[in-house]
Amino acid sequence: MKRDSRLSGVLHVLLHMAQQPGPFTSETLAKAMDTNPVVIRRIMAGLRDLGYVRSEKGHGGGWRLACDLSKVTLRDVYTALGSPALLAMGNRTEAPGCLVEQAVNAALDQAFHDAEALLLSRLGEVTLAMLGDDFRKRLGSRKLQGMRAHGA
Amino acid sequence: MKRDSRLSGVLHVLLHMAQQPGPFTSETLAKAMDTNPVVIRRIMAGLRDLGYVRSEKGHGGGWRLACDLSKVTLRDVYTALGSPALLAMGNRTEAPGCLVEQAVNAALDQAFHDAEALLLSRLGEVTLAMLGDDFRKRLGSRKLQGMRAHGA
DNA sequence: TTTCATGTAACGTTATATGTTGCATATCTG
DNA sequence: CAGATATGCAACATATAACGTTACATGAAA
Repeated sequence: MKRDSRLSGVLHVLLHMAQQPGPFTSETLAKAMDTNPVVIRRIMAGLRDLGYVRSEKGHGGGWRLACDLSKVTLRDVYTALGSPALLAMGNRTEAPGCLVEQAVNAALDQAFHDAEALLLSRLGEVTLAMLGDDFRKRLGSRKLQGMRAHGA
Repeated sequence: MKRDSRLSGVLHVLLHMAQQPGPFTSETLAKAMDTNPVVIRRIMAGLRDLGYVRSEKGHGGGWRLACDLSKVTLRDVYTALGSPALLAMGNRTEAPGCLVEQAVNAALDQAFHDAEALLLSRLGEVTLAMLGDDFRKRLGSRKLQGMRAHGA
């Protein structure tokens, strides 16, 4: 099954934007993510509708963050993407008349629902600000490594 | 994202087989599942390799259960299918040099891993025998309803 | 030997994420 | 106002994977 990477992609964009004041054109962001500007606009549209980012047309236009990063969770971002399917598996048919299928669906649905709930819960515990902190920590580590490599 | 229904499908087949001694031809099973005989053979191949079912060619041939239903879990069946992807989402790129991407991936991987572990755990708690019991319970309820509808 | 059944490869179909092009619209600059 | 820059969006192209279908080989029973 082909895996949906929009959540990963949009988080990448948001974190890059958090490092500089902006604005950022779709083309700039697309280059950083090695994709197409239209793809950027597509995945950012939901975020804009929910007020997490703003876009402006024309000269000096582009995308800007418009939210408190410590108040937006990964789950919020997921929702802004339209809450796409989380699980790669599903039942063969919904609303089955077959009792065998009902028994199978009931068991699978239970397991699927639990897994989805846990995933959403975990995503809800992580804010964009926390991701930013992690990024800066990694940046510090890399700098230290570089200094060591140069004999400092 | 299109959802994989092979697990749901193969469970459906196994439970149907558990209701009668068999053997069952691929064509019979395919009709019950409203699909193609070749699809049946395809999803049953992994189960045969692990010894959960046996197949015989020629006259009077077909598929038979070859395991203790109380010892095979939904997770075993999932594994027999080749352990396909559980989650519909994934990271944009693996092995990223970008520190932003590393931070994003670390957070998502954590959540994804937890959800997958829970799902596998839940599937491991349910045996085929338990599904069979649930089916028979539903069958009983339906019979009762039918009797009530006829004024009993 | 004929018939029935699985085993498997090859190809077609469908759905969805992703990539691309084209053009309309809005905004800034000169 | 004219031109350049940027988003908004529709339409179409591409890649991939599940699912469906056809064709033929192999093996077993009547």
